[in-house]
Amino acid sequence: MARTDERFREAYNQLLDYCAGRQVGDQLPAELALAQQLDVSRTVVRSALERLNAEGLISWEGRSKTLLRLPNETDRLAVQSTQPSEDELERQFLDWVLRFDVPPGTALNVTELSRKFGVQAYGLQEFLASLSRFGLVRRRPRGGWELVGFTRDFAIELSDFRTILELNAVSHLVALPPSHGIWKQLEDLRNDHIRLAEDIDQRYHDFSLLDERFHTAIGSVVKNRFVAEFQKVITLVFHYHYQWDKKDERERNLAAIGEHLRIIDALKAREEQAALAAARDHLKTSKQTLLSSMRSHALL
Amino acid sequence: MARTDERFREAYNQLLDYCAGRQVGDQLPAELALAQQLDVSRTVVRSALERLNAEGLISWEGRSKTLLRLPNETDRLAVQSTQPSEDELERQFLDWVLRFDVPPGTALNVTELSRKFGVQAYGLQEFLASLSRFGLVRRRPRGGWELVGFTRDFAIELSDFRTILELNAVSHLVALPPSHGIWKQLEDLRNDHIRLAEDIDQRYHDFSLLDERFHTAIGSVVKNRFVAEFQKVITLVFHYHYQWDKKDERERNLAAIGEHLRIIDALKAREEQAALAAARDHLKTSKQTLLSSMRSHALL
DNA sequence: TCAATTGTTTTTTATCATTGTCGACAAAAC
DNA sequence: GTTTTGTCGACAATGATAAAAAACAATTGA
Repeated sequence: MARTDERFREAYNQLLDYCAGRQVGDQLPAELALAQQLDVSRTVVRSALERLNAEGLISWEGRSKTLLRLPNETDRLAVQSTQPSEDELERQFLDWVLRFDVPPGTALNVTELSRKFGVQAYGLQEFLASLSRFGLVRRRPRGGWELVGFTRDFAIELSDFRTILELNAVSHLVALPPSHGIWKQLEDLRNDHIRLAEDIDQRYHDFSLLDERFHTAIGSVVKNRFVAEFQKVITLVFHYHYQWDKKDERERNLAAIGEHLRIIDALKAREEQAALAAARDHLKTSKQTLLSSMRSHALL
Repeated sequence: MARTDERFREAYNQLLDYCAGRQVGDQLPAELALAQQLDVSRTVVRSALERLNAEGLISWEGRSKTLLRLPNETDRLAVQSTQPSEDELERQFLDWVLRFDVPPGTALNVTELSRKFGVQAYGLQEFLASLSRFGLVRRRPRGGWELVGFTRDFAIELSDFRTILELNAVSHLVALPPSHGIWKQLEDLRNDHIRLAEDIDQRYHDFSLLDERFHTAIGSVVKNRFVAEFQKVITLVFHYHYQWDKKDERERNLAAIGEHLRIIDALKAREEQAALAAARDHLKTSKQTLLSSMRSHALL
């Protein structure tokens, strides 16, 4: 067969709704008007009208489209669920790779993955192609795909790249006027960090989420599509690894809270060099954490 | 139909070459050995052997594969030209967009483009999907692709991103030991710049290429897959725009040579802050040039 | 007997014909 | 003359299908 008639089905159902609000004997609007209203082409509208005519809901001849009877529930067509979005697919895929520690070099089975993630094979191909730009995945010489994955080199380069982006964000941030919303955010983050530090024995797990909020807030001041695209991936990778590396979690998180506070204070004091130094130190720690979490995983 | 039998045809021809080096009556190696030698699966080898058998070149029964006669030119199978590589496609596509000033928002016709670039529609889809990560292209709500293209915002954000990457590269560079190959490259570049400046009236066109060499050399010291991926696109965009903006070309290029020399000298003196400042200035000029070249194009 | 090789089947991928959808133009109706 | 409808060509998403790879079973020869 060919492409799905989902578009037709949805348009048809919407037409039913429209008819339900009219009275028997009423005339329906012109094809073009209906098409614009339903946000589909005239071709689809005409198919739907034909169906309505065949079902005896309307009598359609030339320009006269007379409503013969009101629609009921049984007239509706079933529409299959829509596909997950691109972002949803990305989240699912990275989640799968990181959660199951899929080893580098694994052959990716398009058919199997598309089933797992509930998308068309076609859409998955497209997604893999887009991921290949990040070097996370690559085409095999003789067809098919292969996970390059989180090798040590990948982690190092990702960390370095993250550092480049974040130091740039810090430089931007200190130059922002006091009226900018970021200062309020930083104040809130500062308080949340302090509160978490006080209750670290009970809530040290909560740091992962706070860490994500912190870095996202800093990154948000740079309005750049390229930066934003990368930050999505970087955030996910670091977030997951933070969650899984259970070794010394409490101490590690407490130390990181201190590092965050040092950055925040330097930022609030508008001391660029101090903030950069603090951020550099923190990112260095973060890189080490990522690398050591990979090592411990590799031993399992 | 299904996938092409190009793989089979190439394997078959290679087998002919192999046979040409034997003598009539010789035995051919095992299927697996041949498969490894030809870098294909056993399935393909078996198909090729079957064909050789049918053509009377060998007699094949079980493990005995006896060469009956030497192959001649008419035995060879025709193979259609191979597809352009991913990089080649990228170059062609950006070339097309920039050269013809394809306006932002243009609908991209997969069929037409695949004809134009001599690739399968399938491969083009994949390529467009990968480009979508750079925000250069995006999926239309109801199917199909659309060129987001070189809007003013895109150019600004690309320039900013380039600045981030290049300043980082400069910082890296000054820390490199004297034994690193980059210093020789910089010396050569310096000489080429001076020579071009002396002969600027005759050869001001040559600057575009020199500019590309200069920035590529600086970027090359950062070994990072993410940086490298972006630099490919950035280089192309700036290179093309340099070539086309003919307004004040001679003066602009002469000024840029001066800026380059300032950067090189600061680098060679290992003065990080001076080099960063010089690079910042140059990238600022470069950004303005890109923006103004877009403006003048828009008026055509 | 067992390792190497071949025969067979299963799985997966790349391509193409098919069909749904769109947009445009011409014809008809008001 | 404007609006509306009929018709047609073009393109994109899909499933069917052939090619290729991989896995498995059977066979051969030392």
